[in-house]
Amino acid sequence: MKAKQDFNQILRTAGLKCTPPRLAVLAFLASGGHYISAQEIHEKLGKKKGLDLVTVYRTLASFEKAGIIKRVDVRKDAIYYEYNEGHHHHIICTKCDKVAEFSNTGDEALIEKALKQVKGFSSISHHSFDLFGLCDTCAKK
Amino acid sequence: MKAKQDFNQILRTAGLKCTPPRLAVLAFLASGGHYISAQEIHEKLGKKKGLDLVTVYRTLASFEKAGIIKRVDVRKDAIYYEYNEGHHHHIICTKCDKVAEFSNTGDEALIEKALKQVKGFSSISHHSFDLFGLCDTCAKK
DNA sequence: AAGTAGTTGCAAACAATTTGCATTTGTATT
DNA sequence: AATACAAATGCAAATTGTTTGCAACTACTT
Repeated sequence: MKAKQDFNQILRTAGLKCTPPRLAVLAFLASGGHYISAQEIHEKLGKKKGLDLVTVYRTLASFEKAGIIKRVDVRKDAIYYEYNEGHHHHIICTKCDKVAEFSNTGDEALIEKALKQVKGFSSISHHSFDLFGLCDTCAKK
Repeated sequence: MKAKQDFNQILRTAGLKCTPPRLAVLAFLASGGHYISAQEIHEKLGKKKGLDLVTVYRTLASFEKAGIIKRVDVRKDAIYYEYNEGHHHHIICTKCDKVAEFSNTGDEALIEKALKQVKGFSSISHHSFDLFGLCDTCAKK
C-alpha cells in the first residue's frame, strides 16, 4: 500500500493538481489490481463520496495522457484502464470474463521482428498482446 | 477479385441467406483490405444504394459469428472489423492512423509460453497483437 | 406458385462518453 | 495569511455508437 505522499507526488509530477477526486481515483486504481471502467469506478467511489461520473471520465483521461494509467483492449462495450506498473498482458475468458495475467513472454523480440517486416515505421510506443479463450471452468460446460 | 459465385458460396456455407445487402457488404470487405467500422461501410455503400446502417450492424454481427470477419482491437471509439483471411497483425500510427500489416512473428510460441505461466486456461481461440507508434512521416514533425 | 422463416428498414430506445457553463478549489504569489 | 487566477468540479444537456421492436418484404424450400 502506498502512502498519501506518493500519490500527491505522482500527480504533481504529472502536472496535475492534487484534488480529492483525483487522489481517491488514483488510490483506488493503485490498489485495485484489475482493469476497470469509468462507470465501475463511479459505482465504487462515487455513490458514497459524491464523486461525479463526469469527473471520473475526465480524471481517467488526464491520467492516461500523463501515463499514470493505460488503456486495456478488452472486448467490452466500455473503455477499460489499468494502473500502469509492470508490463503485462491478459488472458480473458470470452464467456465469464475471468482474467489471468502473464508477462515475460519476450514480446520485445517479436516487435523487433515486426519492425523489420514493415516499412514506414521505426518506433513503437506501446502494444497490445492479449489472449482470448475459454477458462477451464467454462470449457467444461 | 472474387467472383459473385464465391460470395454466394461463403454466405450459404455460413448458413446465411444471400441478400443484396450481405453480398454488397461482403464484396466490399473482401476487396477493401483494411479494417473498417459499420458506420464507414454505411458511408461508402449505404448512401447510394439505400442500405440501412442498422442492416450493416446486423450484417457485421452475423458475419463475425460465422467467422467471415473478425474484430480488430484498434484504439478507436467504434468497433472495427476486417475480412478474416490470413492471420496478421497491425502497426498503427497513433497520430495519422496509417496502418501497416505484418505476420509471421512466431506469436504462437509466445502463446504457448503464456499458457504455461498462467493457471486456469488451456486453450486460446484468438488473440490480439498490435503495435502503436508514430509512422516515419509523423515522427519527423 | 405458395408458404415460411429469416431479413430489412424505419423509428425509437439505450448506453457510454463528451461538452458547455457557472461555481468552487488548488496553488502560486504577494 | 490573504489574494488572484488558472484549473477542476458538478450538473444538465448534447453527442455518438449500437441495439431493439415491429411491420413489411424477400430468399429459399416444397
